[in-house]
Amino acid sequence: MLTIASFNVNSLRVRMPHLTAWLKSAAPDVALLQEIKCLDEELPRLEIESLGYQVSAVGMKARHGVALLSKAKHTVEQRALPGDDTDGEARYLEAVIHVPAPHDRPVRVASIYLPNGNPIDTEKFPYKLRWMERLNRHACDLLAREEIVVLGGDFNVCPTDEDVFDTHAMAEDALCQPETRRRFRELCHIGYVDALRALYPAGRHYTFWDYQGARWQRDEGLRIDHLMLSPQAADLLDAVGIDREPRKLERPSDHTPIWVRLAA
DNA sequence: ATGGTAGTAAAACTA
Repeated sequence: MLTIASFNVNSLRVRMPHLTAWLKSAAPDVALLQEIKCLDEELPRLEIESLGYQVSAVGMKARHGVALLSKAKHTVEQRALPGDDTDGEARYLEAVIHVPAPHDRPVRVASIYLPNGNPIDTEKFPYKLRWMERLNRHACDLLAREEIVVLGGDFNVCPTDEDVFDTHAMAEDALCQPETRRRFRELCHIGYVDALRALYPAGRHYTFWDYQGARWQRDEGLRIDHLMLSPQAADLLDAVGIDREPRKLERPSDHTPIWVRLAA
């Protein structure tokens, strides 16, 4: 069994107590983190390594930033999403996990922080759409390797209306636009499986609740954090879940972790 | 239509 989880921590340094507790209790084999909001050299490396994880990150000052933790050794393969050398935002980190026996087959993972894209009448929205097109192209290229691949992170996409607490309130939001959803579906159509919906085809399964307006208390959230599986990964899909525990703590992230368990 | 909260970082800007 191999557990791979994704967690938008909304500042790694602020969330270290929560991250530490979660790594100890949930103990994922691989953790994909987003919005670490710090430079690489500001990472609390020793603290994470002392919990038994190898850590790699693509950081930035103050904003964005992704990290990748694994109990087994990993090798970083990409520190940026291919397709636009002028894009300097820290949003993509891909690595191969050298999983030991009995699993044995290498597992490729990516930690993704997809652009938010709001407001939609600014340059931010076309940047989001272009980023999604680059992601789909790269994801398509990866399929040719026929590997176990898990693309996980904060996609900033509500795939359907069922993934939104209030469709009216979100009607003009970049996360719910038809153009956004079409590009997300394209990732599915080329062969990636939305792990949560593979095992829970219906129902509300939120991963994010806005800090504003007591959204958590009312359970008014969004499903925007996803784990997308290549066919070889989907073959092994054993369980998936959203761990609401970290969201209940004092001073939480506005997101909570999502995880998949792959059979050996 | 507005403002509601949190993080970064020092006044807005992002989410």
